Amino acid sequence: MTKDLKDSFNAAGSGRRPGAPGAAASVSGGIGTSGAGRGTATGGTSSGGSGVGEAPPAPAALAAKVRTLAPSMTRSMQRVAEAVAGDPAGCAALTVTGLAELTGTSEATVVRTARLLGYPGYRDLRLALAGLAAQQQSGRAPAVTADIAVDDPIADVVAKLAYDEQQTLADTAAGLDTVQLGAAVTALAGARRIDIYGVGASGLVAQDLAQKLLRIGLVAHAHSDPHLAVTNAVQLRSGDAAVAISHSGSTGDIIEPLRVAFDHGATTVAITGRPDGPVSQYADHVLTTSTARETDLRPAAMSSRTSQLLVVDCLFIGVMQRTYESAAPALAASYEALAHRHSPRTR
Amino acid sequence: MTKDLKDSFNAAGSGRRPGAPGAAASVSGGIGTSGAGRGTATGGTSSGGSGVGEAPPAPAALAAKVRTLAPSMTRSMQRVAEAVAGDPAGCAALTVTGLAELTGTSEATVVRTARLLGYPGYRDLRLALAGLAAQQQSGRAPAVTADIAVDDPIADVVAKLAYDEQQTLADTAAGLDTVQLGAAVTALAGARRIDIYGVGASGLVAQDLAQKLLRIGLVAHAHSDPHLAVTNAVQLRSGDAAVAISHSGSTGDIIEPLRVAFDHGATTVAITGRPDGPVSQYADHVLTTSTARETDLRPAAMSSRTSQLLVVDCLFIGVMQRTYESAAPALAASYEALAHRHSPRTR
DNA sequence: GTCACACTTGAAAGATATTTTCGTCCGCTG
DNA sequence: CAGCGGACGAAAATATCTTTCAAGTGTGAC
Repeated sequence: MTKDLKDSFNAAGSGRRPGAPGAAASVSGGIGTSGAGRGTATGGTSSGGSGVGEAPPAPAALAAKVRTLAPSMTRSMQRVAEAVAGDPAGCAALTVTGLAELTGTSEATVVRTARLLGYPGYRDLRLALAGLAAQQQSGRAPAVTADIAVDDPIADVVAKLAYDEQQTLADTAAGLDTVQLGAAVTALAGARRIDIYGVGASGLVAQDLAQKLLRIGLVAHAHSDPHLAVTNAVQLRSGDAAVAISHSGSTGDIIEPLRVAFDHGATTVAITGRPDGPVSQYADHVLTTSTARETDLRPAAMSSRTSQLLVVDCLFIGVMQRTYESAAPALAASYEALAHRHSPRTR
Repeated sequence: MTKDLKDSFNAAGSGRRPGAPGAAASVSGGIGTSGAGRGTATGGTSSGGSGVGEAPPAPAALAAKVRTLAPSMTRSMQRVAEAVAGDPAGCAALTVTGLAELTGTSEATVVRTARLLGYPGYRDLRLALAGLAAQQQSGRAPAVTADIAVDDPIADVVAKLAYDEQQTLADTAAGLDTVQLGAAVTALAGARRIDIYGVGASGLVAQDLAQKLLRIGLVAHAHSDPHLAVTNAVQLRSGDAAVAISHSGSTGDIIEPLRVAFDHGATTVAITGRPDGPVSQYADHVLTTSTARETDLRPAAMSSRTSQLLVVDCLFIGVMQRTYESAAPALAASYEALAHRHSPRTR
C-alpha cells in the first residue's frame, strides 16, 4: 500500500550481497561498525561449480521465499514477485519482456527480482518456475487458503488455522538455510554460556529455547528485560553465544543486547523474519523465519511464533545431536526429577 | 517470407499463453492449458516430415516420445534426443550451444530435434525439461517419516521436524471437539476475569494465551507459580473462567488451582493430552491435544507444545470473533503502542 | 519549509542465446 | 561414376536477457 519506505539499511543490505547473489555465508561480513573484523564461522563452504551463489535454485520453496522476502522488496519488485508466486505456470511461459509488461514494470526490475529470489538471472527463475508448475500440476490442487472470517463457524476456524500453521511450517523449513543453521548449532553446542533475547511474543520463544537447553545441561538464559539483557550481555566474551529473536528484525530492545554481545566477541545468532533488518548487522548467523500475511483476525504474531518455534526446535535438536553423550542423560534426569509432581498413575 | 512463418509461430506461442497471466487466480489452470493446449491452428505448421509434428508439448511422456520418434530421426538428432531423455535435469541446465557441444552436434540440430519432439523451439523444450526434472525430483522425495537419528544431517532434521509438527497439527485439528471448543470460547468471551495455569513448557503456552487475550482487552493472567495460582483462584467466582494447561493431565501444581476455581464457581477449561486424567475432573470443558510418540531426540514437550498452541490459537480466534467489536480496536491499539519500539524504518 | 541525498525505476545500450539461412558434404541411386 | 537428395554445421539474423545510466521520487535533516 502506502508503505513506501525507504530505508537506511538498504545500503547495508545491498552492500551485503556484493557480487554473487545471496551470499548468505557472509551475511554479517563487514557490516559491523566496530571494526574488529570477525570472520564468519561458516567459512567458504559450498559455492558450487560456477560463480553462482550458494543459494541453490529453490524448487518448491519459491512461494515461501517470495513471502519471506516480500517485505524487503520495492513496490515494483513486489508486483513481479506476486505475479510469479501467483501463477508460476503462466509466468514461466513469458519472456522477461512479457512479464515486465504484465506487471507494468521494466525488464530491469524483473531481473532484479529474480536476483533477489536467489537466481543468477531471469532465465533461471523461469526454469525454476517451469519446474514448480510441473510439481503443482502433479501435486494437489485443493488449496483452501481462505482467510478466517468473523462469522466462520468454529470448525472452520480450526481447519483454517491448522492449515495455515502447517503452511507456515512448510515455508519455514523450505526457507531455512541449513548452512547457517549448522553454524548456529555449532556455536551453541560449544558455548560456555548462552544468552537469549526476546520480548513480547518472541519472549516466549526465547524462554522455550532456554528451557530446552537448560534441560540438556547447557547454561542458557532467556532475557525479556532489555536492561538486564544488556547488563548480562556485557559479561559475554569469545566462546559464549547470544541468540536474538525478533520477528520484525528491528526491535531496539533486542538489537542492543545483541550488539553488545557481538562487540564483546560472543558468537551471535539472529532468528528473524527480516534477514535484511538491522538485527542482522550484529549476527554472525541469521536464521530466517517465514513471514505470513496477517489479517484482521490473524495477527502476525501467531504465525511468526509457529515459525520461530520450528527454528528453535531445529536448533535444539541440532545441539542435542552434537552433545548427545551428555544431553541424553541430562534430559532423562530432568524427567525423573519431575515425576513426583504428577499425581499417581492414571492410565 | 520465412520471417512471416516465424512470426506466426510466435503469435501462436503467445496466443497460447495470454489467458493465464491475466487472471492470476487459476494457478494450475495455466499449466493445464499448456499441457493440453495445443495450438491446433498453428500446431500443424511446418514441423518436419513425420506426422508427429502437432503433438502437444509432452509433459512427462517425453521419454516415450523419444523412443517413438527415434526411428524417424537422423543420427545427430538421435544423439540429442538420447541425451535429453537420459538426463532431463542436466540438459535443462544447458544452453542450446552447450547441448550441441555435449552431443557433438550443432545448434541447428538441437533446435531441429526440439521441433521434432513437438516444441516450438529449444527454449520450450528446455522449459519442459525443467518441469520433468522437478517432477522426478519430487516423486522420490516424500519419505521422511523416520525418526530423527543422532547422525542425521541437519537438513534432514529440519525436514523431519517440520513434517512431524505438521502431522501433530493435523492430528490435533482432527481430534478437537468443536462443541467443547465452542463452549470454552463462550466461557472466555464472557468472563469477567480469566486465570490460566501452566507450568514448565505448558507455562509458556499459558503465557501465550494470556498475552493474546490481554491484547484484545480481556482480563487474563497466566500463573506459573502454584501457590500464587491457588491464591488467585480463590478470588474467582461464577462469571469468571479458569484454564488449565497440562500435557500429562496429572500435574498436581495445575490441578489444585483448577479445583479451587471450579469449587468457587468459575467456568473451567482443561487443555490436556489425557482427557481421562485427573485434571478433567474439575473441568467444565475439556480440549484434547494430540499425543505424539516421543523419542530419544524428540521430547514429548515439543509436539505437545505445538498441539497446545494450536488449541490456544483456536480459542483465541474464537473469542476474538465473539468480541470483534471491541477486540479489533484493542488489538490495533496494542500494535500502535509498540510501533515506537522499532528502529526507524523498515521497509 | 526547503534542500540534499539516497533509492527506485525504466529506457536504452550491451551481451547472450536462440533461430534461421545457406552452402557443403555425404551417401545413395541409376 | 555422375547426379541427386538430404543431413549437417557455420555463421548471420533475430530474439531474449543483462547491465548501465540518468531521471524521478520520497525521506530525513536542517
